[in-house]
This record gives sequence, structure tokens and C-alpha cells, in this order.
Amino acid sequence: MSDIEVELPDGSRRSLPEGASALDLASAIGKRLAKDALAAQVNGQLTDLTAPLPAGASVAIVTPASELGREVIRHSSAHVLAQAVTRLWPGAHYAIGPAITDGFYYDFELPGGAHFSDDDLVRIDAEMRAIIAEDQPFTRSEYSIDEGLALFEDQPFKQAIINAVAHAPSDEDLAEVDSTSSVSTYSNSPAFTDLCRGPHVPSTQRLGHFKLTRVAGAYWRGDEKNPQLQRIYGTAWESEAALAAHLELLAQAELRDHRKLGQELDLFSFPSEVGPGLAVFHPKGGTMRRVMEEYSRKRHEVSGYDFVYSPHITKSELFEISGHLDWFAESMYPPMELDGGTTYYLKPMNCPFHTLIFKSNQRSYRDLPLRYFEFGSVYRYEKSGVVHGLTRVRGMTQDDAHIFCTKEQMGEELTRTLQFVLDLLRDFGLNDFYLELSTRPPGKAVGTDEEWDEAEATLESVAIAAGLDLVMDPGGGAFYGPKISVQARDAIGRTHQMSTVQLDFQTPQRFDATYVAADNTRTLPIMIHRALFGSVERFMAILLEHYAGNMPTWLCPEQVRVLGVRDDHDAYAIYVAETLALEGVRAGVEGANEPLGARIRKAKLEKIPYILVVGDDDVEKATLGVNARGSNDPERGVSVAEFRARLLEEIATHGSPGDR
RNA sequence: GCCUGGGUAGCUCAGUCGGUAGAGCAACGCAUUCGUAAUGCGUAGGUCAGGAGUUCGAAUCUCCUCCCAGGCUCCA
Repeated sequence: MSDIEVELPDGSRRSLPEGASALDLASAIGKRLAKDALAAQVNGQLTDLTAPLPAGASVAIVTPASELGREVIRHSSAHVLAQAVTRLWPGAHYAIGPAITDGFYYDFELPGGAHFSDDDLVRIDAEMRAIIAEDQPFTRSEYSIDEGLALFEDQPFKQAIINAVAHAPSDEDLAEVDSTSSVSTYSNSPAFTDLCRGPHVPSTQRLGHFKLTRVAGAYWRGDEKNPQLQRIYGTAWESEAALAAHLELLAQAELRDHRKLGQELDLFSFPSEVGPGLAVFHPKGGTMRRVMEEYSRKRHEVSGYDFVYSPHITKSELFEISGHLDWFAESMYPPMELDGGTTYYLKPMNCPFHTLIFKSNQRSYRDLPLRYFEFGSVYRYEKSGVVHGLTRVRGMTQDDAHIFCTKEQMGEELTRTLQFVLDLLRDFGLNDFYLELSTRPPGKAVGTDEEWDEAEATLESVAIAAGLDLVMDPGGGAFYGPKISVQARDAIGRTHQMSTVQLDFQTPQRFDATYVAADNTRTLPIMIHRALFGSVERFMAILLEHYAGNMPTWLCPEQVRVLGVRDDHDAYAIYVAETLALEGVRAGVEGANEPLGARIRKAKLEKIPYILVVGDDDVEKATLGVNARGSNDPERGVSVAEFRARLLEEIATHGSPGDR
């Protein structure tokens, strides 16, 4: 028997007997590796450990504590989940069960239309642990399409996948199989076989660091016209420590939840009397919001925007012209009928109003670009299941602007706009960005190919010039124009879609909004829609979560709180607060009715940046005790003048306590 | 809109088998005057989300509605 040679990830080569598997290779390298090995990556393809290696292949052994290893663990855990469910609910149909970020899920249809309850998770968990303890080996088999159909005669979803694969496979189907002419299966006991491309861990005993997290409904193939299946989600890891770390991360994320912080810090609420997705801002949240808006206005003013205002409701005619009623009506609040049959709508967007403002006068090419900005409150009838805190609401205020420019100006305007966006976001402390470019949707784009080509090329070069990573989203643009969106990563690595810059070839045309060009022809302008915060509400939510409620000092509703040690220090405390207030600092005072420790604690829980404690020494020497947020080590004897200077500097530079 | 779970004092929550409402914090009052994360005592606070039903009796069981959470779908 001749030997084969394979290449390892470090570039070295090894000879193995023909027919040797990745497991043999791992054993040849070392006992530890052989014991750890879960699967192999052969010429870039994930395969089972036991599959024979082709000659000349480049081979990497996949071990548990790696992204690929975790993916294999999660996928295998999904199989065990399905096996457990079929044991507990004989006759259950299982549909698809992939590995996902941090975990896995599996979709089921239970006999008699039964549904999973939360309590069922406990039983399923126990059954899964029993299967794992049984140390069942995963074994792969291959069948023809017809054999596959026969094998899964009781499993309609598996048959549907096989049929789809044999005829018109989708990406989703191809994830389950690796050939369109045959099907592969994995059995981890004679009682349970699943259609699957693999690979899987060698045996169920390699699993076990998992937790079933929730049950949910999910439509078959993600289409709401299809029957709804029962989905179980779980998370799975290579070790108990990694599982615990992940659960801890989830707990941390929960502490940052803006809805919780909004309650704790008394910023906003959603009174049920008002309705879902409709927030009210309390004084503290109102202050935070006002500061955000004022800053944004100031920046817009400097950047050449004009400020406009438009009403919250309008006759339906406006949205007939804009076309919203044709394709957005479902997301609009139902019409109000007034004045003998005229219908009015709450506005879901500001752009038609801004276009009318553009049209209100004859425009010359010399006037362009025109940049109209508005904090425009819009109302969208979001489906009841999608509203979520301040991030997905039914009433929101967009920091919306529409720029009308000539085709020649488009490139420069986009460059300016993107730079403006990034500068503004950085001023709020976000600084880890990437861009996503959504290009023309095939078959339904308005505007000429030439316009699209130019716009997409411009957006792309602008994005590249910004020096940020660019992710393409082919076909993801709206039919009326391509867009670029800024994605920001927050302090715990989550990404949020922030600003969008959207080109629009359609609206000026629909409104017949033209300008007079240098050659005296009436010409359609290019319209750029852009929102930087997206919505003020959502942006505040993202900042709250990014900072875990510890907002930079300039955004805090109360920036300092002065506490007298005894009540005969209150007068001095008030004097200190007033001194700072004269400089625009938001300073509060709490009199000495409670012990100092209690008042400190209260202020700490409110996440106030600076607690100033003043006692006998301070009254005498015009000083302060400074207890900064995030510190448990107060600084005594700081002069009022020095503290004021430091604080004003911090506010001006958008810093936080502890930045120095 | 769909699936699963939830809604008890301002907040966080407990409430057993269906027997008639509890705690801590907050609020208010009195006392306490204190140097860096909870001073003591007292008082008040409830249509148990809303409605209907079963029952001698419902926070508890059933149904409907509203609202919230996690998913699915959606996010032009």
C-alpha cells in the first residue's frame, strides 16, 4: 500500500498510509490532539474525522476551542435535541436544525398540533443528557435521492428538503446536504437518523456543555404563509467554563438593557394608556435628549443645513404623489376621514414635505445643493410583535435631512455627508465603524442603469476614501436608489445599524421637482436622504447600552450633586452648586436629612458623574471633596476653581469621569 | 400578525391545595446632624392589567381583550 502526503496548517507535510483518516493523522501528531479532535478541515471543507484523506490534501484538525469546533459541537447538539424530542414525542416531525452564532436551534412539528411549553425544556434537557451519556457514535451514510425519500417517508420536511435539493436547491437546502444527486445522513443510534451534510463530533459524549434557552414559533422556510413550527433554541460550548462565560455575558448585556436603565434612571417610560411603541420622556431623559438634539442642531448649522418644519399629518394626496400609499400603506396608521371625505394620514416619513419645500420656489442650479434638516416626528404602524423599547417604536423623531443637488455635485455631497456622519457619531463616543453598501435590487430598480452605476461607484469610492471596512449588500438597495449605512460596534461588540445615506432617483420625478440648469433646461435634482441618529429614541437607547448608563458628563441630566456633611453646610453646598450652574453645569444639592453614606449611595446609583461632599474644612478653605463616578477613592480638598475648570474641560471635550 | 411565557403597592418581587393581600426599597411624618455606597421609629399606599364565566368563595381555574418579554415574519 502506497503512502499519501498531506499538508498541515503550518505548511509542514506528513506521510500517511493510503486510506488514512484525519483521526489517524491526529494520532500521528500526538495523543492529546487525537483525544481533542472533533472533525477535520480538508482543503477548506469541514469533514468527519473518520473520512479517508485524499492525497495531497491540506488538512487541519478541528478542536473544540475554535470557531469551527464550536460550530460542529453546536450542529451535533442540534441533532441530539432532535433525537430527544423524537423520543419524548413519538411521531414528531423534525425540520431543520443548524448551528447559529453561540448556539443552535431545531424546528419541530409535534403530533396533534401540540406545542412546547417552557416546562418541556427541562424534560428535553434531561433526555439530551441521557443521550449524551449513552455515548452514541455519529455515523454517516449516503443514499440516492429515491432511497432518501423512502428513508424519511414519515418526515415530510426532510422529504421536502430532498425534493428541493434534487430540483431547485436553495442555500438553506444546500446547508443540509452536500450533493444534489445523493443525500447523506447521520445516525447516532439505530433509532435516530437525520438528513445532514455533517460533519459531526465522533460521539455524543463529546457534547454536554449546553443549555436550552427558549422556545419560539418559526415559520417553515421562514415564510409566514407556511405552517408555523416549534423552534427550540440552545447555546452550546466546548467546556463548562466557556458556557458559564457566555451566560455571564448575557447577564451583563441584560444589565445594560436600555429599557431597564430607562426605568432605573427615570429617563422614559411607555405608559400602557398611550399605546405600544409610544414613549414619554421624563425630565431626566428629556434633558439628555435635549442636549443631544441641541448638539446635533449646532453641527448641522455649521455644516450648511437649513432648518425646516413640517406637520405631523397630511392629506392622502401627498403620499399618493410620493407613492408611499402604493408600497408603504401597510406600515402607516390608518387614515382619518375629515371634511366630507378628505382623508388624512399621520406621516411615516418627512421626505415628501421637504420635496414640497424644494418645489415651493423656482430653484436655480446656483442654489444647489440645498440641505433641509428637521427633527421630524414620524409614526409607523409597526406590527405588534416587533416593537421593542426605544429601538423599534411606533412614534419616533428622525434627525432627517434631504439634500437636493446636481448630478455633478453628488460625489462631493456624499463625501461630505459621510464625513459629517462619522464625525458626529464620534462626538457621541462611538468610534468602531464599518460601512455597508446596498446596491440595486435586480429587476425592480427605477432610474437608468447609468445613474445606478454612477451612484454605486460614487458611494463605493466615498466609502473606501473614509478608510473603513466596506461590506457589500448586493441587491439590498431600495428600488429608488442605492444606500450606504454606517454600522457601529458598541462597548460589548454588538453591531448596530446607525446612519443611512440613501440616494433617491425617484421622488423628485414623482413630484416634478426640478431646478433650472445652466443651459436653461428644467432638470431633476438628485435627492439624498440621510439620518444620522436614525431616530433620536433609538440612538439614545444605543448610547445607554454602549455606556451601560454611565453617560459622558455632557449628556448626564445631573452632572454634579453637592452634599453637605451636616445641614449647617447646606448653604455652602448651595453656593457651590450655583457657582457651577452659572457656567451651565447641571448641579443638584441634597440637604443633610439623611446620613452622608446614604446620600452618596443614592447619587452613585443614579450614576451622577461627580458627587461633591462639603464639610467644615471645605467651608473654611473654599474646597470640595470630589467623589467621581467609577471611583471609590474620593479626592479631598480640591479648590472650587480647580474643580470647575476640570469639569468644564470634561464637558467641552465630551469626556467622562476617569478619562484623565 | 404568529408561537411561547408573563402582568400582584411608585420600583423589585413573594403569595402553598381556590378560603378573601405580603416583604424590601421608594414616598410621607417624627426623631437623628453624620466626612464618602443603606440611621431609627412610625404612617400611608392595592378594582391582584381590564372584562366575562365556573364556584358558597377566585390574585389562584376557564374564556375574551389590552399590555410586556423572547423568538418568527417585517424593517420600504
